[in-house]
Amino acid sequence: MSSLQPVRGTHDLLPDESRRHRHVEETAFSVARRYGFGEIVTPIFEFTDVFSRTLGDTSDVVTKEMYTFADRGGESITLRPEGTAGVARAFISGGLSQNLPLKLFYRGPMFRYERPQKGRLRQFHQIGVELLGVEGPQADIEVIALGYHILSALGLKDKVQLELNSLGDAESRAAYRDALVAYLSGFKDKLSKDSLERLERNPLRVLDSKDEGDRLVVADAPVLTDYLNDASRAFFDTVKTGLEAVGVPVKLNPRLVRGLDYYCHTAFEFTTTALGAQGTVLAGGRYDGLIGQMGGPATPGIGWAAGVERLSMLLEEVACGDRPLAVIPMGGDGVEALRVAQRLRNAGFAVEMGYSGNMKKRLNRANKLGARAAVILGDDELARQAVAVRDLDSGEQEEVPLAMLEERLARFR
RNA sequence: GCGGGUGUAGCUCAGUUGGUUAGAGCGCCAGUUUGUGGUACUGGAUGUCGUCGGUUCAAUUCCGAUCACUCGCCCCA
Repeated sequence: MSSLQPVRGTHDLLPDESRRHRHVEETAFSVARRYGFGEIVTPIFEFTDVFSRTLGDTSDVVTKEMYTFADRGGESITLRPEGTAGVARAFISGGLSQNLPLKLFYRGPMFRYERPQKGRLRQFHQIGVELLGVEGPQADIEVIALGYHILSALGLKDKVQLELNSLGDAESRAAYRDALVAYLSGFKDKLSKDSLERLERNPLRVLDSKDEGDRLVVADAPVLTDYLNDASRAFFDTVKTGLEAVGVPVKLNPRLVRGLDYYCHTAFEFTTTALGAQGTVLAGGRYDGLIGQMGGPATPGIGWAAGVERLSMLLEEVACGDRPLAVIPMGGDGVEALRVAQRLRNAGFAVEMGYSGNMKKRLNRANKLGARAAVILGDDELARQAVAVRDLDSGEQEEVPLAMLEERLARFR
């Protein structure tokens, strides 16, 4: 490798891959618009506090994965590791509480100092949505349905599975946490080293441990949904029946938890088995306490984020859009070819030029570019105020008067 | 952060039990066809064998370190 390699965990999106990313983002946004979402663009960096105060101090994202630095004014700045905190900050600083409910879509790069793996980069891209200001479970249903709709529009419906759980409200979760800790403490000799640590810092995380021994212990552990109080249970029931009503297949997973501290009630993940260890493709939940905790007016919220790289890897071939026309000048100084190319571009065609070489090379290039037809400007034809138009799929060629160019080429659009 | 695997041409990979000119397929370039592509045939170019260091008469090959990728853990989308 040369020393001109990109920084570890980053890479260039060449046109091919870039097109796939764009397809994911644009499909997502066009579906989101149908649900009433508008796009918000927040800065890529924020004051470090924005993340450290909201994501929770038990999360690795905050404790060891942030790109944090002091800027020239001595402020502690962090490259955003996720999107929700920045949107919440914008909500507060922009006084958006006047406009509730608010539906926001975002996309863009995120940064985490992690060990790179397939589908896990240090600079990666997410799309996400946040629905702010709706207390009822209709919001949860609509937001999850939107996620499912986007995955369907991307052709991934059969490759993913929605897993759903409820973390309940603060009271329910505290009751459950106590019961879980009490239960797990009886098995300290059987738990893995990782899980013993989780038992101290973030006991719910023991539930989704991959360790065999942990799983045996967890199999008989108390179940979160048994500890929901009446209000939390009713909320969860509505979410379930609502998802059924809008046709989103659900698999309940009582061991599904969330990594970041601000979540409550609904937690969900669309997962796939096609990406190895990075199986989560779109995930989120409800975060009623977040905005109040950040110093804004108490405002409920729910949202999700999805990894664009992961979605892109699941996609089949993405068609590359309109096939161009190739304008091929033969002889002369090529000015006439530029004139023709410009006319066709003004008429809405994508036009490629055959820059150099003989006819064979130029046609070859046209072919590689996937051109639909070639417009050949030969001296003979030009003398008759005409060009040769070759259909590159059928091989048929005809002479077309210059005056009728746009009209006769319309069928290649 | 922890443990395993890999690194040879633009791409996918073979190979060298340490020895002089390092290979294939695909791609690329050229020709067969000087105004006609895709197919076919013929020919051609291309490598600091990831990097640095060690052992050796000799290292792409063995050893060490390092960087990157990759698989699992951790974490998470």
